[in-house]
Amino acid sequence: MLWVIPVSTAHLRLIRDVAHHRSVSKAARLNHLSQSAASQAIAELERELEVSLFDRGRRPLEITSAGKLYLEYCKDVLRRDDELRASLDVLKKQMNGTARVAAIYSVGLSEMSEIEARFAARFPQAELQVQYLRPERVWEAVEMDEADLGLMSYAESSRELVALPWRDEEMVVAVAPGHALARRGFIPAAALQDQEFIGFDDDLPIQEQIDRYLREKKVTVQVVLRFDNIQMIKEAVAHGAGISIMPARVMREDIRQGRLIALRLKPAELYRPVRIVHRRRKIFNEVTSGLLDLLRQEDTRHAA
Amino acid sequence: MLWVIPVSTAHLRLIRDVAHHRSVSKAARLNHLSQSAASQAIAELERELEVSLFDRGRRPLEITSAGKLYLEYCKDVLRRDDELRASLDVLKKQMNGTARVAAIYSVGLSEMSEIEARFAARFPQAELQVQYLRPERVWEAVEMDEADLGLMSYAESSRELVALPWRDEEMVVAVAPGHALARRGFIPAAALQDQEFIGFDDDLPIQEQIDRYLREKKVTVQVVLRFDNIQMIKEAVAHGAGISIMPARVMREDIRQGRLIALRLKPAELYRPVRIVHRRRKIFNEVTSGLLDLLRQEDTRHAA
DNA sequence: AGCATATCATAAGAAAAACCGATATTGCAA
DNA sequence: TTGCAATATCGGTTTTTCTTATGATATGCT
Repeated sequence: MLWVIPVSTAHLRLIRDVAHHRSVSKAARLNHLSQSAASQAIAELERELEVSLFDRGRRPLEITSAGKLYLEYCKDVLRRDDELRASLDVLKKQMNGTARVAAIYSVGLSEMSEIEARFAARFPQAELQVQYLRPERVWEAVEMDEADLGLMSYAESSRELVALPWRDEEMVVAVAPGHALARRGFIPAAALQDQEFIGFDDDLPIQEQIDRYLREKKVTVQVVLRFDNIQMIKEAVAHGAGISIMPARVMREDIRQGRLIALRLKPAELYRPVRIVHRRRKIFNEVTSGLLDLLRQEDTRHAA
Repeated sequence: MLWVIPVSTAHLRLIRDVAHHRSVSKAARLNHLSQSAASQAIAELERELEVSLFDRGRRPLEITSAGKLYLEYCKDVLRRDDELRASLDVLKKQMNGTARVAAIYSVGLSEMSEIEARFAARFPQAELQVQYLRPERVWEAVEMDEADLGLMSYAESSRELVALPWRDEEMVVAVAPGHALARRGFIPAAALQDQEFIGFDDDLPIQEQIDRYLREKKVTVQVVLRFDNIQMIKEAVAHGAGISIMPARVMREDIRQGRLIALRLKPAELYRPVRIVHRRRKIFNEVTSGLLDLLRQEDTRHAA
């Protein structure tokens, strides 16, 4: 049993044209149909609606009052259809031509602009959308499909997301220019013994890693302050509140400007893993998979 | 080559339900379809639109941003569809249950209320819409299908309209109660010789008929005033401006109230033909053809 | 009025599509 | 990993839609 009338936009266009040109055959031609098919379609529609839309008993045919109502319906739906197609086109263009990346702050603007430059060279037409977020928001953004790729440290694959290796950033000791250790380029872990130390919040993976390292080296430090982000730690170190350990990369600008000094740990064994994160089984568009290639080929493990 | 996607409201309902329940199989059940058919329909739609509406690669499935756009489209169109159906239902009820009549003023309210009473007795559920118009507007209303039946005098069939006989109303001489002729019940045409006469406009059929009659009887009258409608003529006669000739029927109330007196012409040969007019090949609803029967069976030719 | 012409309706068969049942594949959770 | 439930796919059938050919009808012209 058929409950709904299978009226398609093709039908709507046909009816609209019939009403406009007051002719079935002309409307049929305009819609690439035989006159017969058009006639049948209209008759069928009228049968199903149980009203006559046109008075075909005179020529040129006349539209009935029911036909007028239906005509308005046709126009409204076709207008809405055009709207839909327009917005889908916009969306498609975006979806095919842009890659959306969410990155933690400490990946850094300067890092990103390098990547953006190479991306732009490879995909001149494409757009790269980057948003900087707190780590948990990066994860969320990828999970919610608000971003195609996420760049974040200490990420682990989960049921929802895959974490691919990207960089292992060497961690160094950050000191203020006036600090006692400031003149030495390399130091052993032991040199940190009893230093006033500015750490990350206890529950952050980076702090867990630092704690594990110091424990292994049997070094204890005096934690004087804790923050949940690198920016604050850098500021505190620069103000001489103590020393810290952080990825060398995030200090580059501060070193150049003389605000901070980096001391490399003698056997270099401490690295912050930064990973590329994406949804499992996600089908990337061309641009995004291109970007992914780009990122993975510069996979500079154990790089400064 | 297929240019338009044959999407029906059935499809729209399906998509809407899939989005709402986040399940193809549930939506399929709700729409009395097999899971297979639903799956194919969605896949086909996505193929044609060149976007994916749902991410079926996870469970429960997720709606994409294109899917959200499409969902809004579905809801809008389905809402518009409901609207259409509602207004068509109202229209159908009206069309099946009402007869629309356009009548000239001089058919008279009292005449019409008689007819209405008999109509109401025969079709208790039905509605009778009567509008009183000037003669040319009655013709127009029927021609434009604004009225199903027209009641007007001196109508002739044309290419567009058919005129059926209805009544031949006896024409009488109208005089004011104080007039010299007022005491006589019957008069010959000759009695009108040189009387001050109030006529219709020259180009009206009724006046042509009166002129022809007087010419035949070799009677001349002094036309002192002309109007294009009976109401004004009655008023002028009542005020003693002169006598006139008009259908007896339209004077009934004025006679009862003593405003006018009717003198029958001795050989009664002057009749105003009132006709029922309708569009050629018009298909009447039950109520209207019932009304037509009613009118034609009381076809009182040569009646007062 | 009757004929000519353009238009619409109808019939029958062909083409296209939508649909179903069965089965393979896949995502997810235990 | 295995099992379960949901989705995709395949092959074949049914239903719908379309086309061509032909019949009916309205209108205009002679």
